[in-house]
This record gives sequence, structure tokens and C-alpha cells, in this order.
Amino acid sequence: MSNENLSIKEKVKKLYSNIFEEALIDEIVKVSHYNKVESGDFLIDIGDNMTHIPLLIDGVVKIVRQDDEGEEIVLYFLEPGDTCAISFANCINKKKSIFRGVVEKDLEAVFLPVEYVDDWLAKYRSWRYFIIDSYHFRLLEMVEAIDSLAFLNMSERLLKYLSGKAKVSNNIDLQITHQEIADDLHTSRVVVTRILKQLHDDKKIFSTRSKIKVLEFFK
DNA sequence: ACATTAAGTGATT
DNA sequence: AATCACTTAATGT
Repeated sequence: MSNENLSIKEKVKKLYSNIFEEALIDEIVKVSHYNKVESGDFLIDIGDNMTHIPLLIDGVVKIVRQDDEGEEIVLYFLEPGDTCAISFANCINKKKSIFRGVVEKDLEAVFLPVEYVDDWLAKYRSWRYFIIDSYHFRLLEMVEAIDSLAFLNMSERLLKYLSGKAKVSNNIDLQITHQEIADDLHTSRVVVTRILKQLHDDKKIFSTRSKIKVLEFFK
């Protein structure tokens, strides 16, 4: 048990020691529980109450917005070192989640009970900065998401989406179907197929059945 | 060999 | 860019 504790602490330290002071890391490790979540599982669903805040150690979480008819659109991805800053507001005000977090790549994280979040804002300067910083970063991501929808054509959106995926997974070889892409971008499979073919011909990607190699990154 | 799933395509709106 | 209807290709059993 103590052995496991140590390794978790090491893991947390590795990603967060340049942000948090030793005492805070100690406290995080003490009060959080470490967990793995398998790819495909929901970390949080729309309407769920937030009980814990995840601090990502490994893996990727896809943040999705959904309308009443179950239509979805992907907003952004969370990577190791990230947290879902939006979830802080949910915690402090005991609100329900307005997003869904789907585990995209097997997740390793420490889950911090929400009751500490508030206390630490006053207690630790580094925690305060971390929260504000996360918020700022997520805000920028949201603006980017809006920009994509408003100003980019589907071809650019697709390439941006594929680039982003390749980046968060540290792998330019993606295993994904046209249908899955269509769902994430909220368009139809036929459209994805046609644009993908263009991108393939333009040598920006190389695609075969259920696989895409990203050859050119967006911007 | 057959069934299933993924991808490609023309026509229409 | 979306939808329909259909074809073709890849893959699993």
C-alpha cells in the first residue's frame, strides 16, 4: 500500500511539481484517490453532480457537448497535466455538469474530492494560480471551438480535428472510422468520406479503412 | 464462403 | 453540406 502510495506521489510530482509546492502535492496525494478509467467510459455525463475533480496523469479525455436530441459535438481534449477547469465552478456551486467527458485513451488520474477545492484556493497560492490558469486555457479552447464552427470550412475543421487528435495521442496514426469522425464533428459520414478523399489526394493525410495517418498539421 | 461493417458514389435538395 | 439509395471493398467468423 505504502509502495503504491509512493509511486502515485511520484506520478503526481512528475507532472505537477513545477506548479504546486511540496505541501500541496502531499495533501493532494493524501486526500485524493488514484484511479484508472478505461477508454470509452464516461468520466462525467451531462447532468451529473461533480463529486471529484480529476488531475490527469495519463490518457486523454474528450469533452463533448450534447443537445436535447442527443446530437453531439466535440469541444476539446484534456491531456496529462490538465484538469477540467469548468468542473470547478460545478463543484463550488454544487452545479451539474454541462459537458460530457468521455475517456478517449485509457485514463490515469487522481480524483480530488470537491470539498478541498474551495479551501485550497485560500490556502495555496499555487492552487489559486492553477485554477485561474486552467480556466483561462479552457476559455481560449472554447473560443477556438467557436471560431472553428463559425469561420472554418469543413475541410479545415476536419484537418484541425485530426491534427488535434494526433497531437493529444502523440501518434500521427489514428485508428478511427469516418462515422466516428462525423459524430464528433456533427456532420454526416458521407461528407467526411468525401472530404477525407480530398485531403488524401492533397497528400495531407493517408487514409485506409479505419485508419488515418496525419501528414500535415493544421496551421 | 458468408455476413457484417466501412467506405465510395451519383443524384437530389 | 446533407440525405438517400445503392455499390464496392475490407474484415471477421
